Amino acid sequence: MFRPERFCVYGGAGDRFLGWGLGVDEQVRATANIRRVAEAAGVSRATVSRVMNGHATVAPELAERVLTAARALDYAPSQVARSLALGRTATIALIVPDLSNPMFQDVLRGLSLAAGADGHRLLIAESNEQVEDEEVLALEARRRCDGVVLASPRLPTADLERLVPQLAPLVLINRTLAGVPSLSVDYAAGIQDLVAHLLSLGHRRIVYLAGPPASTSNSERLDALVRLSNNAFALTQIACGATFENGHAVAGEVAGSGATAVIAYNDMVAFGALSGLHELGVDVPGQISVTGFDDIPFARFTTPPLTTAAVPRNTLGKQAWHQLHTQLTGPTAPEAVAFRPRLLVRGSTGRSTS
Amino acid sequence: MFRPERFCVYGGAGDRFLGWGLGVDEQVRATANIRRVAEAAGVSRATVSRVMNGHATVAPELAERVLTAARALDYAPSQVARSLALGRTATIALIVPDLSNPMFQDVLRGLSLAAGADGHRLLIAESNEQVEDEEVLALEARRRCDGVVLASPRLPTADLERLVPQLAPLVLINRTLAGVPSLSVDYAAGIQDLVAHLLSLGHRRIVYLAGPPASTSNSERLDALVRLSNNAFALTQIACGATFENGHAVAGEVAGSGATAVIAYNDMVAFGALSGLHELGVDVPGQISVTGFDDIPFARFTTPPLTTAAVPRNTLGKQAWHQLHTQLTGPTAPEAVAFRPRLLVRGSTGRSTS
DNA sequence: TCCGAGTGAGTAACCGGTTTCTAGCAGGCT
DNA sequence: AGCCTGCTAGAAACCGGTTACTCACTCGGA
Repeated sequence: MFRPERFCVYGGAGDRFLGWGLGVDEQVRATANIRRVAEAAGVSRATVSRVMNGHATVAPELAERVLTAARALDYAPSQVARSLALGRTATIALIVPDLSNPMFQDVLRGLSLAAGADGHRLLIAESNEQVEDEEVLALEARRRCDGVVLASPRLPTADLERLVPQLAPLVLINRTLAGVPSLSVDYAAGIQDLVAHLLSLGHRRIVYLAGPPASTSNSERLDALVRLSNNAFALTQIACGATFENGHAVAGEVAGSGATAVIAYNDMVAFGALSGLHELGVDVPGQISVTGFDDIPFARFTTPPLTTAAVPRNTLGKQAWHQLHTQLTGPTAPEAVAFRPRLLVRGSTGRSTS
Repeated sequence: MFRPERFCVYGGAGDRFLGWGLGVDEQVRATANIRRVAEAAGVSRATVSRVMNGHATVAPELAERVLTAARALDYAPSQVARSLALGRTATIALIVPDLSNPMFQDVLRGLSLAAGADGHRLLIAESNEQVEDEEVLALEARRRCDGVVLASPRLPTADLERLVPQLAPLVLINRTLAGVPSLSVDYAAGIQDLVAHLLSLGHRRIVYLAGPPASTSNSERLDALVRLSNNAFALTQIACGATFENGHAVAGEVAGSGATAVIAYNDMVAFGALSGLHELGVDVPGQISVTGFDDIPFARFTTPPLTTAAVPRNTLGKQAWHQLHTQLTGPTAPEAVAFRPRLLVRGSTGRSTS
């Protein structure tokens, strides 16, 4: 434990935190504001503001005096006050149900990078899967921001529609609504590519390892499969889940199903299934082919490497900023963009032998 | 592409975005402020403020009138204006070099959850490994926040020290500085546990797969190994890196080194080494033992499952909020907390046979 | 020399809240 | 009746910036 060489200093209106310090001189420094700088430089606050914002209408000699005073006082304009006066915060919010989901981590990263490059800050709000909190969370966040990127798969459409005018400018992730810009992953197209790949390898009996029943991304995948199965192949389904353990647990059932190919809800499940099948002595892809979905970083490293549909997650975040940015800049026609996953054929799929 | 049923509406001072709408009535709604509510309810702005903040000194009948007016106008107080008036934003910033690092993802998640539970928002700033930008980024962020959690392994100590008073309240991650609260992972202790485990299994020739030379977490691990090796075991070192591929590439060198145990810089490297050794027909742990570091989610699922030192990453974020929160609440003595990783013995280590 | 245009900097009105101070009024006590 | 107390709600002063407006001054041209 450290001895407190410094201590926290509170004071002024509202008893706000002024910093750690050793005396009053540091207090003065911590509270430097535009008025103090103006006094120190012997000019008006307007002039200080103009200098700080680089307006060229200030005489060089005056500007120099202001900058000197600002440096001496360690002055930096309050972003909060600026935001209030300007009516914009140069901040956007990302609202996600769950930060541990790699999908949202990548959206976050792409968004952070793209928005940061354009000088915007990113506020992040996690609803922790509590749908009932999502609405108030989003409104809360919006009130300190210029716009919102919302990933809210479970919020009822009626609630969302009511929310839209209060959240705009708004970009939706993985969900569409008339009149609102959105970015989605076309899971159906990804499934279609996987199925086409398996059919081309001669597979006619496919088993789907279903994800969480409540999740829309599961039902989208399942719906696509059901639509495609029409006479082209036999489709069976095993209730599974979203984790390695879920996939591992159903390996026996998969082996006994008579299917020659497995489409797993996602890569984790596929990975679990691979592991389970390996333990049962079932050869992949010799006896059975396995596909995942998502292309998580580890999909390349399973044995055998996993054939999967790669979701362009970074692109999603980057595009989200792009759409939001154009909205912030001027009126635009809302656009719904869908990204087609990319089929990655690796070692876990092979020609059907039965 | 959607037809633009709605369009963007701009107007008012500063030409700020007012929302998508169909007409002027929506504009009024979007710009509802405390004055409008006060007028609608026939009271002063002060009274509206008191009602919105739940101050009990307003007559129930008046409060009801205010709330009705607020609802009718879809009024919600501007958080920016509140922040300015109150001198606090109920927001904290997390500054990290790289969001794709799982370590920081988990810190982010823990911090987001803990701060959110206490009604605080989280602003996230990523320096993208540009040390020179980090300082201005941090100051920028701090100006719209009440406090900062800073993970900045590469920023020179002198710069950091100069920054501290301007960033306070501040919590440092994985780095200590006299007088500043900090949270670190005790990598040396983790290495010590791994070494003790390997020694107890009879290993006396250990090879270290080194991480990126510039990284402090690599040098901390290496230093600890060198300190411990003193006569107790023979230590060799192979320059490697931080990725699966790096580990995979040095498998041959490992096999030829004569060492009976491998301590990899991290789990990814260990995983790559496992994969490479498997391809070379080297049995793990029969012929050689392998350990990782971090306990990434996949460490449980490698073949064999990876013995590693688990870094308590979620705890780090949660504790960071705890330390920041106490600083925001009142003066505190800064404290430097170190977390000892937890040794997880799995299948990749076994008794030395040579 | 006089006038108009152009320019630089200050004044003051915002942005949208919070809060201190105070006035007004009701009620209780002597 | 008169005075003191307590409570409610409004007036006004903040928080820390930005900017429209204005005014004084300079310079160029007639």
